[in-house]
Amino acid sequence: MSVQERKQRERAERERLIVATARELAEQQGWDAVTTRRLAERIEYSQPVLYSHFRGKREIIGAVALGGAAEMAAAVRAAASAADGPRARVTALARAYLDFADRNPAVYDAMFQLDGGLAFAQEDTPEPLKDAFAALLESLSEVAGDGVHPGLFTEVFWAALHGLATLTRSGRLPPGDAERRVELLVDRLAVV
Amino acid sequence: MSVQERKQRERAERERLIVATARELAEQQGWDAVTTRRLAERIEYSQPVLYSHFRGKREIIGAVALGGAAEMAAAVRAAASAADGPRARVTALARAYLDFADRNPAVYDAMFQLDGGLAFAQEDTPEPLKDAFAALLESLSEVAGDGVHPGLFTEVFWAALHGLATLTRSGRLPPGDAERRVELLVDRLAVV
DNA sequence: TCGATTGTCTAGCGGTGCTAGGATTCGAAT
DNA sequence: ATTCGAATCCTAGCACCGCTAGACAATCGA
Repeated sequence: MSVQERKQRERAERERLIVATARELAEQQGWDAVTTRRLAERIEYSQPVLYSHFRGKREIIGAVALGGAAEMAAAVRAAASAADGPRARVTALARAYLDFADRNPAVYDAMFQLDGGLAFAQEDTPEPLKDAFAALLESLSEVAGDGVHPGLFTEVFWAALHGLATLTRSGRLPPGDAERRVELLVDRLAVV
Repeated sequence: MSVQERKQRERAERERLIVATARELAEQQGWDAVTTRRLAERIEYSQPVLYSHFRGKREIIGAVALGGAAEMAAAVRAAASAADGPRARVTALARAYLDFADRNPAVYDAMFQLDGGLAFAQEDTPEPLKDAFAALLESLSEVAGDGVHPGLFTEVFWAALHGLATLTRSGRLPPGDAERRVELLVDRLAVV
């Protein structure tokens, strides 16, 4: 059985390689540059190999998104746990979120802009996505305010962050006042 | 000269037809279905004709976006002017914005999700875009609060609306509680 | 050693945005 | 009325896309 196990390991390793390469290529040249041909060339296999791991390009995007969600959850939790007090935690969380989006635009797109074929806000939502939301919820429920459902508050806060992240990156908001916008957002939304 | 004038009129009319057809097709079947071939077929001309009006598909998206911006500005102003008091105006504005995004998803995408080659938040930003932002600013500056720059406040409020609009439509936020989210957002952001 | 299974590749399908270059139409000047 | 020149439009094609059928080679179990 050891031979089969080795093959399985190698297969899993190759799958990781595909996802990592897709992510790398997307961050370097944008998702438009991530074509099945280029991706196949980079991993030094032919195109059909991609389809033996994923149903199509969409699923590859989805795989990148899941990895990114785990990473973002960790980043948000790390930032929050390093801050003292609910208010400081929320500010740190907001900065960490926007920082992640800024540093990993392609991954962020895979998670929240592109179609990766993933289910959101449902029972069959993949665990990393649920957990990323949970990471936001943990710090945000502290400042939701009395009588306000923490989940609902988190959704609104998240939506605001998402709007800031996407509009800023696409040049639709001037890049300069990012920090002031974060402060205003936290000031108003968070109930001390 | 009348012949030339007629030709110019016909050309302008055909350009409107292209933009209207692109918008229609995008709303019916999504922007992916708006290919130069299909678009050319619908307007009953060959593909190269499109390129005598626009540099490429991107510019067509941009043209749709400009028309949409004018429409959205009007919708927002109409809703705001029908409400009494600053607080009610902002609620009406938020509902009108989200309603527009919901009813015209393809146009909304052309404006805020896709690349239409338009300049945002700069001097050379097209007038309809500036005016759409101005329409938000008019009602929102009433509730920005003392010492808060109205433009900055509008940016934050707009970003929140944009996040709600896009995350809801892509299924990343549960569709049910949309109204409650709007109320929470207005409650917290607007200074009565 | 042989047959079957697994793995991988070449080649190709129908589609995309975009364009070169030829054909046609049509106004204007003789 | 005829001819010339310019403007207009279309056919055909380029390089690329996501995806897949089917041929081929390598590997495994008997």
